[in-house]
Amino acid sequence: MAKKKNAISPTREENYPEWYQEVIKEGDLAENSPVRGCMVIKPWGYALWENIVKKLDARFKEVGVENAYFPIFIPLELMQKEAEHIEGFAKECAVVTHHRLTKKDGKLVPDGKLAEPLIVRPTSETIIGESFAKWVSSYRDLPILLNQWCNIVRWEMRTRLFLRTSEFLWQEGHTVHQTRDEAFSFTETILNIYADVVEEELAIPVIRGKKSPMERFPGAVETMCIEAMMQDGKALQAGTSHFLGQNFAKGSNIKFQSQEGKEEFAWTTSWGASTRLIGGLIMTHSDDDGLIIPPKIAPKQVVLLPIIKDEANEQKILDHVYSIKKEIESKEFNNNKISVEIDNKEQGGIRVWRWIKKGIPIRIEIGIKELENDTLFVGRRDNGEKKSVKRDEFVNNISNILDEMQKNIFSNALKYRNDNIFEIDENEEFYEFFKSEDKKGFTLSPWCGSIECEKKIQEDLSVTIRCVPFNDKTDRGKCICCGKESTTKVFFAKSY
RNA sequence: CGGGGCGUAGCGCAGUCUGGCAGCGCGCUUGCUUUGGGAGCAAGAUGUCGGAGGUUCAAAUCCUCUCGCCCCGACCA
Repeated sequence: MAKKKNAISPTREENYPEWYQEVIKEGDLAENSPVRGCMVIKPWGYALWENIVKKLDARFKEVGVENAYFPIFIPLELMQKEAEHIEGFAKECAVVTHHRLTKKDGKLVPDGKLAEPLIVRPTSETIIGESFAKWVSSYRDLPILLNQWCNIVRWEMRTRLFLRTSEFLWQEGHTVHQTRDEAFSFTETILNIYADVVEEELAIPVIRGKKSPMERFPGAVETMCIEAMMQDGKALQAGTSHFLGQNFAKGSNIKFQSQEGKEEFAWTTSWGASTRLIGGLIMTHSDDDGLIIPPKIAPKQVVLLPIIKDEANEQKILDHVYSIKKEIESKEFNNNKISVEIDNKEQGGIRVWRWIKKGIPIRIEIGIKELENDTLFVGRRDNGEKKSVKRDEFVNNISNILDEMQKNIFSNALKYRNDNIFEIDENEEFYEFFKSEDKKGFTLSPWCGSIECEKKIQEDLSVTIRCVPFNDKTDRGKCICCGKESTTKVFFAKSY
């Protein structure tokens, strides 16, 4: 039987969206559920989320954020307080109207109509704001720095596993401050945490910046974001941090008495990152053989595959494999014990391929040869390298190898991204770039700052301003759309 | 909400036009042989043909109603 060229069909080249679905399926991460637009996250996928949670949560706590929990339901009346905010979400709200099921003609039907409908939270600014209003009365009560890990529901028209599902898992942080500057700088602090975790742990390079008015969170004064480039050149918003000014404080009536005895509205922020990060992880690193997981975020770093050809040696080999597991687990990587799995469920190539598709960083095959020569047959997922190595040398060096893999995966992604960012200053070239089938990536182009130009480009090309980068050098130029003098260059791209 | 398509075994599908035993591939189970990058042979198990009603000796197939899902648009972390 001829060996297939790639484990994943179609390839990225052939059909990127289908490739993405296949990687998730073959990698055993998640699948569609009986509920429209909602996914079942399988253990291998959920373990990725658990690691993301662990990393982010620790970083939030370092800056004084505490976890809390608020209800999944929001009374309609509360929702109405923030006019602009709710308008942004109204179209995607799930609404609960009944509280009971009754059997009628053998069928369960909703019964017990609620006097006031409940909204399933699409985000929790309003209900958390309600509590904040109660909790804040003096400047001594501030700041309040809260976060909750939860699920939310946004009834999207079209869904894709991890990238956009009707229900998804995330964290939402909500903070209240005395001053504008403190709130603004906290918004930045959180954005930097997102950027650090995503780059250092998930190995996804990101661009930090602020959103244009059209892309801003409904009701926010400023939305800061991190944007990543996927392997099809599209942008993925990987995390957002909003400076809400006093808008929500006014809506929810969050007031405090200052040191001078004056009554003032507080300044609030909110910020979130979701299971979408897993989608970004997949689309940044994986190849035509499936998932590639950076070691720092991998559920397990190593899988041991006993090669048993002869039953007479089975126990001997297994004992050896178990002792190697212990040896490797005694080593640390990224401040944690290295995690090792033994897969002895079956033999042969199918087992090897399964782990390739699951993206485990290191595979080690151990058979009688390895036992006798005191070697290991090691396969690396990041570069496809496979070779026989001395056991001691490898085990003692494994942390460094994982570290090198982490860096390698990041630098590959960084190179890909940088190779696909183009500075384009001319309107014609800009249009040609985004209309062309075989060109992909971001452009860095001058923009005059008007919503009209932003809208026109979106209508003409389905291209949006991903962000106004912070490290902008205020290049002079002529707006890519209207030709007027502009002070900034911004990133344009098609996006998820 | 507009335009298109599909519901048949766990998954992917054929069969529907022209009514006549419920099928194929993959997967799964068992056994033997294999085994260092996707194994082979043999024997099995698995169905409310989306649902309801109708026509007929006979319905996956024809008719009526209904439910659900997918794709393309508008909307979006």
